[in-house]
Amino acid sequence: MDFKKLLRGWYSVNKRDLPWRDITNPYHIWVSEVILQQTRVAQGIGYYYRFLNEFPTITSLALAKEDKVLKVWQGLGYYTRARNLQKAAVWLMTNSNGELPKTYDSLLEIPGIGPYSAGAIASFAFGLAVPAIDGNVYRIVARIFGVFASTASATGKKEFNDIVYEVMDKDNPAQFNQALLDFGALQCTPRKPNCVTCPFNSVCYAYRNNTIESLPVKVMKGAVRSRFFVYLIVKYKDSILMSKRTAKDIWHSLYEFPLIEVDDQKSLESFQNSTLWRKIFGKSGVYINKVSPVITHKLSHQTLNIMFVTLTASRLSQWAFRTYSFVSTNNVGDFSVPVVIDNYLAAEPLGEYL
DNA sequence: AAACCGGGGCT
DNA sequence: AGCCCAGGTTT
Repeated sequence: MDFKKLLRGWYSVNKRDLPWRDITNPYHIWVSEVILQQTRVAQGIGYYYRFLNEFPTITSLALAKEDKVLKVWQGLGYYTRARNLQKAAVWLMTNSNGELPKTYDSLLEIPGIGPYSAGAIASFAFGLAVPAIDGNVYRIVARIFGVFASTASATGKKEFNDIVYEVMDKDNPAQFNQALLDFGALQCTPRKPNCVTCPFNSVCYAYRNNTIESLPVKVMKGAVRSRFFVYLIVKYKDSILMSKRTAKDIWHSLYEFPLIEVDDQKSLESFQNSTLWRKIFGKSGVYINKVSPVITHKLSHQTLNIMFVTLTASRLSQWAFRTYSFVSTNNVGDFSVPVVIDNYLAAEPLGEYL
């Protein structure tokens, strides 16, 4: 089987037209690859244009405030990606002449660039003959070549890498790697792959052995943790209280409202007995305007059950003044917030009770 | 090696 | 209700 020739033939007919396709600007390719980490192409396209419009060069990204980068990233998830991009841009200015380095190994040292992205940038931008192995490639190789090794193990990774390097088109690694991505996304899909029209169906191990559904071998995922949040939308004069998340937890560096986390669903109702409530309001009274129903917000590894409590306070503790930012209701939109907060604010505008 | 980190679309 | 997406980093 001439793998690269069959793939090239498929690609000549089925190639996707994407904004980051057939470009060589290393910065643009870098941004696209980071955006697309664990992110669907359809979701990433808008962010790609918006990000490069806001930060057209590595220099502009290096000079940007992290909060501004996170605001542009809002809604895309995995926010460490945005912080790493900005951090890396700053690093490149002083250590690499403001440019991405041009070898696979040096790309790997940049925060936010791992084995896949280093291979993608090295091949797409610099034409280096290195594999760029993502979920698509694992799936394609596992099925066609009958590889049952786990993609999570070190030996499995090496096995896949060796096969891809062996079959890849060293004369056009950029086209070869991009063709694999399109082939995985369009033809050899996770479920219901289009084997009938596949150019590899006569040689594909999984097709011939009826193991399409069991390849690649997937690892069992652990139980999803449930958490219970009460967000206090505290109105004080013309402001509301917000703070930046700094703990080693979800949504690091994003902004939020005063948060009471409780142990279970029924404890959501007793937010007025919490320590945080007393620390903010002391013994002074507050007027509760609205208590939202419990909103379920699913992350890949946690299920959040969130209740929003909108209230008006005439007095706050000194601790509250020290701890929170007082944000004019007109400026709340300038802060990067989790999607679940953005959605709630869109549905329940802040001006209503002011 | 396994856990952690978001959000959305598809089935 | 799962699965998985142009994965990387931390534990």
